[in-house]
Amino acid sequence: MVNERMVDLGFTPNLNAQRLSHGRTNLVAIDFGGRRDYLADLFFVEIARVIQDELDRRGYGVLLSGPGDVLTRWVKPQAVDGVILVGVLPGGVTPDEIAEAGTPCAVISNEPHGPTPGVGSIVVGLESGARQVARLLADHGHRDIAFIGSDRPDPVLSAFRVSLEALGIPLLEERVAMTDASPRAGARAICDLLRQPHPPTAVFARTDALAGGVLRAAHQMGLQLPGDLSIVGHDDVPFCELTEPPLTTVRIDCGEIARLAANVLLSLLDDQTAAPPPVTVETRLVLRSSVCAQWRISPAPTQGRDEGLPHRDACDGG
Amino acid sequence: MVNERMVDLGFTPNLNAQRLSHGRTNLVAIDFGGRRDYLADLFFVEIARVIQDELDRRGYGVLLSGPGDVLTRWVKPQAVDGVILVGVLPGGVTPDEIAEAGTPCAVISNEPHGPTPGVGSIVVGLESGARQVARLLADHGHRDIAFIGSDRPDPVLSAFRVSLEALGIPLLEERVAMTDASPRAGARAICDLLRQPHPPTAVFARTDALAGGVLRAAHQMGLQLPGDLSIVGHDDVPFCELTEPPLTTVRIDCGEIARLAANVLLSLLDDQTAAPPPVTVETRLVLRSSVCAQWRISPAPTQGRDEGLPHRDACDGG
DNA sequence: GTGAAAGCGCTAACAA
DNA sequence: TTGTTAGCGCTTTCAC
Repeated sequence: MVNERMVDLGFTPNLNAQRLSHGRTNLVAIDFGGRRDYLADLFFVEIARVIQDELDRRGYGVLLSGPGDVLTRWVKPQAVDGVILVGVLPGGVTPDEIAEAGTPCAVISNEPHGPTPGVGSIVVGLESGARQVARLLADHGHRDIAFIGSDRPDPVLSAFRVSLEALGIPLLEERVAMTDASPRAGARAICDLLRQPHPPTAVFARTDALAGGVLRAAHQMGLQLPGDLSIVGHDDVPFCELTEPPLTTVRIDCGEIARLAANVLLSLLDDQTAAPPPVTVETRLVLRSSVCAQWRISPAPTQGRDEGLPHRDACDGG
Repeated sequence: MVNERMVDLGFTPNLNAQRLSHGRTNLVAIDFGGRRDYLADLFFVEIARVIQDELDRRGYGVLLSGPGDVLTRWVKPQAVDGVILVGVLPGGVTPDEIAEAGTPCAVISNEPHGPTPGVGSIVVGLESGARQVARLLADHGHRDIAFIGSDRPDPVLSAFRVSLEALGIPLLEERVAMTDASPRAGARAICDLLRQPHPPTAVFARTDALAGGVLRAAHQMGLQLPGDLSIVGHDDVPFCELTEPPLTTVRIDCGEIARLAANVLLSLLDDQTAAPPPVTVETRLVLRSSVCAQWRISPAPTQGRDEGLPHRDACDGG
């Protein structure tokens, strides 16, 4: 009765007092591990947005945890009720540490965590997409295949290699290039790869940013795409449908991943003792136009296709 | 002495109690106004990241305010010490409302706010870039120029039109297309534009996403770029250097903008009564390869260039 | 229904 | 330096 009046008169309770007395903050920290992945950022927007949406609806606020340590900055001081860890970096906080501190935690990563009480694990099934790429390239007659990546170890590379080998196609060590994650690095890598005596007819780039660089370099060299070189990316960032040709790539369903993460956390928030099993979201191939059939008969290893490539010097440009 | 022992023993003070007693939260809300601008998202990542960096360094946490009302959700309940408003949407909260509620506020928007005590205003000077585009196209001999946008009123469009007219080039009403913000819409718009009896030789797309659609459509129509059509985008999102040809566009320096916003807020946090003058960050042209000289003599209005365009039907594709 | 009182964990002011 | 006490503004409990 009296309370209703107060509300009507525009009274707003002090959240901090509420939190202190009630013992819960209705705040969740989201920790991106201080990564700065160039275009992969697009993931994070999507993930942050969906998580924010989902949690906001249930009355939770979202705190952007900085590059510092979530544990000491937010968890220990009891400033948040839960944490979402996006990716687990070597040397960073582990979900178990957070859960042990009494705060539920959802992790998004490449590998399953738990089941452990208080931690929910969303696994990005990177292998499926990689397998599909292997099959796609094999089905299109490619035998000389390259890979451009930037991390070791990389589950995508492993799955790609294994799948290729299962199809009777070796992924030669000189055809896997490891660089940094920038488009420029991708451009340089493909140039080196094509300069080899026995150049690849198809390349799988670990990220779309890298693939973008490959595309750029290929155009500068005057190659016909995808005729002279088939290209597959990874991540399916929005610009993939705008490249020339539109990029065939592997899609990571960030929306789904974020939704699942938010929801395990929410359930953990209701019941701290629950130990939900890991949930996997598989990546999958998205077909566009940057891959085509390769019917050329492989030349003898000694003579290569090398002299056929125009504008070799474009490689050092950018 | 005793205190030191507590710290050593791993004691962490309860933030909520601290906040209640100390009267400050060391939290800042950042409000993106619930926008979902497709690729323009890239801005937000950059802005969020820089703001987070800058504030974190000074001991402030960053709260992602959701699509709801910052005022009632965070400001009134005294859950944050300050607010950063990114863009001011019609019908949304105004910086003055927030300042009047006793919470300092920094705004990033197209137009100056204040000076008002408690609000800092960072202005994105959209006109400069637009002017530079007008001059660029004029200098390259273009006289038949189109614009593809998605908002009205749009300071970019106004400045572009005025600058063009000052150079003796009218921006005909039938050459400005208003659509939604997707690349697909851009593709459709350019198709319509090129179908006109007297088609443009250059087009200024209000966003890079739109420009991406234009690029796509142009390729599908078999146009030579930039020979047959010069294209300028706006925003300079990272993929601009990966398109074919790389996109000439207008750069918005998000990092600088965010840094300034964070810093006015910080100074306002120290002195609530300050009324700093608005600060403008000008946009500027970034030259790449999607614009070239136009030496073709304008044909008589009645005959047009229409029949010269191959693959007209590509327009409805995607 | 309403009012009074204790306590959430800290800070700040004062006394020892 | 250290101990004590009174709030900060709410929730919860227990009377009335």
